[in-house]
Amino acid sequence: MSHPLIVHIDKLVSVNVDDEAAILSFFRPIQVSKKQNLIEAGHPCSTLYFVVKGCIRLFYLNEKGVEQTLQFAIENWWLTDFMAFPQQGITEFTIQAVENSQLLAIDTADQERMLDQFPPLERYFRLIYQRAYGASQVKMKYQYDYSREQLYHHFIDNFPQFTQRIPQYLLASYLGFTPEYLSELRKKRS
Amino acid sequence: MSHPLIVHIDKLVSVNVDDEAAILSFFRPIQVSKKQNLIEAGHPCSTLYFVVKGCIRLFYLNEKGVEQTLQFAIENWWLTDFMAFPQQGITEFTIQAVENSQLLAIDTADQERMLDQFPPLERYFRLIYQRAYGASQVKMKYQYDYSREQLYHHFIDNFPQFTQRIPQYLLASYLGFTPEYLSELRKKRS
DNA sequence: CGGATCGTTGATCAACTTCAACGGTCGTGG
DNA sequence: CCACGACCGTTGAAGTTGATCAACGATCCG
Repeated sequence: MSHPLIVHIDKLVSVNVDDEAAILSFFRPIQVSKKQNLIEAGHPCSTLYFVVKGCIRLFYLNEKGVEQTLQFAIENWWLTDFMAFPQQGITEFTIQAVENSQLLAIDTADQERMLDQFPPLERYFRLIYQRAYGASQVKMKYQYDYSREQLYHHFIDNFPQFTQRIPQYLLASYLGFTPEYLSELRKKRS
Repeated sequence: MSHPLIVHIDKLVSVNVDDEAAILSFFRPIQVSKKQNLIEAGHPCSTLYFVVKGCIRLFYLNEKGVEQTLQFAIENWWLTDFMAFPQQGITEFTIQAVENSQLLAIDTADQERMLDQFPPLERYFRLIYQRAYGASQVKMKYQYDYSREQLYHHFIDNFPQFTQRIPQYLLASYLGFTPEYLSELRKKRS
């Protein structure tokens, strides 16, 4: 039984079985509990996370002090501030655990070293980012197109099980509106 | 004097000078004139474009028949429907020239062959997508955070020269509001 | 010169926010 | 095991933002 990360990599590229342990050795396993911060706004961001089990989110505080959630990451997703991470720049985002979670963490320099040592992983990450970028194009489409109300229905229809997993105010924060309005929408539909 | 694509690749990875011509040979040079479509919604998307000179955009028609522009690409940017392109799937997007433009085009299968033949390009595209994904995180942040009016000011302050380059209704379409409202904002500021 | 395309203006209207207040529930310490 | 407090969700009133519609200039290109 391979590690979930290896299983995931194997779906996209083929790596030598002998290399698996060496690849995993670049990562630090991390346990975080609910509400714990991994990366904080205003600090350098030099870590990329892979979610083995659980759920984390990326958000920032807008000028009114309201948390805006931009992304969730669940099992088999990668998350960091991808703008800041490559140069270890200061991030405006905070990454926080939504549930108690098991993660793998890798720092900028270690990722570079790992990629040098295992070139097939360049391809793996190319495919991961390509897919992620494609998904963000689609998400952008919904943001333009749908009213807040439509965004809500689209979300709960497409991710009914995930909707159960997170508190309502986080969903509101992700969809970009107020918990009060979400409350109204729930009443409307039921 | 190298081709603009080679110059761009060289900024991120080092390729053998002897390979440059071979790499370029995977691409078709294309000339498009203003308003010409490259990819159309409802058709398979199997081409990735690199802008040598000019400007193209990606948009879709929403259910009311209004064009929503999601992205512009100018010199040295790559553009396609990144969700559909890898599997040559049907796209919901149209890619159209904003100005008369010179492009390089490459199809899914050719890109795969090229990447097999020149592994450093895996790294190049990994970096390109990583950066593009990072940029889309930042764009998403603005979409959540700013009012339409703030989006407008943010855009013209950051891209004054580009604002001159495109008609007003395209800017409105990109920022996600009506040309009428844009008109009102212009009046307000001046 | 003529027609299409683009930008402007103003009136009306809907979607969503803001603010304030209240009720329920969960978990932690006594 | 109970009680308290913090946190979360709900409700309703009033206020904004930005859309819609219709009509009218301006400009550009053939």
